[in-house]
Amino acid sequence: MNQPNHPPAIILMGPTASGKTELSGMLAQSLACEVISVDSAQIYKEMDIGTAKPDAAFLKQTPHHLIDIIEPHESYSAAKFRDDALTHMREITERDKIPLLVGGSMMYFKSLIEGLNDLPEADPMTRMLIDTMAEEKGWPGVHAKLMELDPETATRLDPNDSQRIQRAMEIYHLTGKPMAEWLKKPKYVYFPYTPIRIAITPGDRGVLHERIATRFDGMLNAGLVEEVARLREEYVLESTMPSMRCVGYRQAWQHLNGEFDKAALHEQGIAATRQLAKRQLTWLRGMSDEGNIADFDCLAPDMDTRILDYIRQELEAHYAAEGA
RNA sequence: AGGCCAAUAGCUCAAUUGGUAGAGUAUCGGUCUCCAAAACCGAGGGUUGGGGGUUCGAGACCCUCCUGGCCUG
Repeated sequence: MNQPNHPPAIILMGPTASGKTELSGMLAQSLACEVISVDSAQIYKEMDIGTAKPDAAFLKQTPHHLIDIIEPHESYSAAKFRDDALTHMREITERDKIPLLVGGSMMYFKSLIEGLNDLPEADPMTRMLIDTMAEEKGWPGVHAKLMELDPETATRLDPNDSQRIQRAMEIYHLTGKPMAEWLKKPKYVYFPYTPIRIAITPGDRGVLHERIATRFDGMLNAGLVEEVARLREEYVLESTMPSMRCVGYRQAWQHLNGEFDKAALHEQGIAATRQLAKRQLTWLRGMSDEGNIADFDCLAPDMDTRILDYIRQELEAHYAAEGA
């Protein structure tokens, strides 16, 4: 994976509100690269305010791939992201540019770099059947059923882990073989790039929390609730769709339904964002422990220049090794 | 000023006839193979507003003070 003959790719990861967008703009202007967004929310068209999507002017100056690629009623997946990202990376490299992958969807980064086993893709009909089963016997009941079909997977899952139980059931129904079997086959890893991995994390969590609060209030002022109201008119949406379960959108939805008053919307939206940041930081800590990631404090005033210097240095080393 | 009511975890509230305090949520930590801004798991946290009293024992009963709310002036 790190052979010098593989072209470089810059991997920039950070939690929400850490300043990734501004940084990516600066890097794109300073280096010969093109940005690929690694963000499971910014993929949706017309979901702009709550996803903190870069505005039109910014996108014109610094084009991003994989933003606005599907509509709010559609669904996406880690596997689709992996395919799409690899396609763009190849094209960018062919243009003699460096792919710059920026975002906070850590599962996407992981599946891109480490690959996924060959498993069937999500099937809406099958999921509907499993949902019906769950309504009848509850998820612990479905878990019990999975214990018969795929004991190995069931054992490692909590009886309430609806999503993973459903996935394991889905794989069994679709292929007649337990998920555990499939996972034993060698994983298809294809990532012909030399990754330069960078994490930006806050040295002080409290400061990030303040930023999150300020930013969420800004979203409310910018018309987040109105944006969601508009989406509900334009599309046939359900609160269970991935798009409407995004941070901020879920709470705005509940507010529109009268479940949250203004104060609750404010409070719940901020809390949900903080929880998101916490989970993202948990991912980054785990990835850091595996090594090979340069960590920078996103609160440091000179973060931008230090990261730019670091990347230039890494690129130089990369090309030097290639020439040798 | 007088009367009434409330006061318990950061927040909202529980706790049979007095038997030394629990839940939701938040916070923190973690898991993560096709929904991942998802889904799930775990942990810490309260000298029960202060002081005094009754009692073997008080969040609970009595006195007093503080604070907040309501009513009357």
